[in-house]
Amino acid sequence: MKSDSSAIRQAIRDVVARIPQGCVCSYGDIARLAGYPRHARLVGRCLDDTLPWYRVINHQGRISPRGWNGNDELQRVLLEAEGVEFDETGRIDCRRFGWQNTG
DNA sequence: AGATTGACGTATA
DNA sequence: TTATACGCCAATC
Repeated sequence: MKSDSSAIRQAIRDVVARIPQGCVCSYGDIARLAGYPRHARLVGRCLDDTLPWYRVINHQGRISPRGWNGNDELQRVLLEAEGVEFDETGRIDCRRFGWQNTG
């Protein structure tokens, strides 16, 4: 096993790709599930079009601005298409749509 | 090789 | 809810 940071990105991508449909997950949770806590920021960097990046949100249940303008709106549309609902303030109920939640 | 800055976040006040 | 502090990575000088 290589101790290279590439392994971290690889693990992150693997976790993000495993997020079930209709669910969302925060950067910190993904990093933790990948086995690398505290690497939340690295998760956001590693998101690609090959991954369900739109299922990834911040810990506040909100959509974070990406490098490309318009993604914020696109993310909401994609999530709504999967059954995820947004609050009036644009927040998602982690207890209903959060991944691996206890209810 | 070493130090500094920037970043798609999280936690706390 | 907003603002501040913190920690980790990657790129740059």
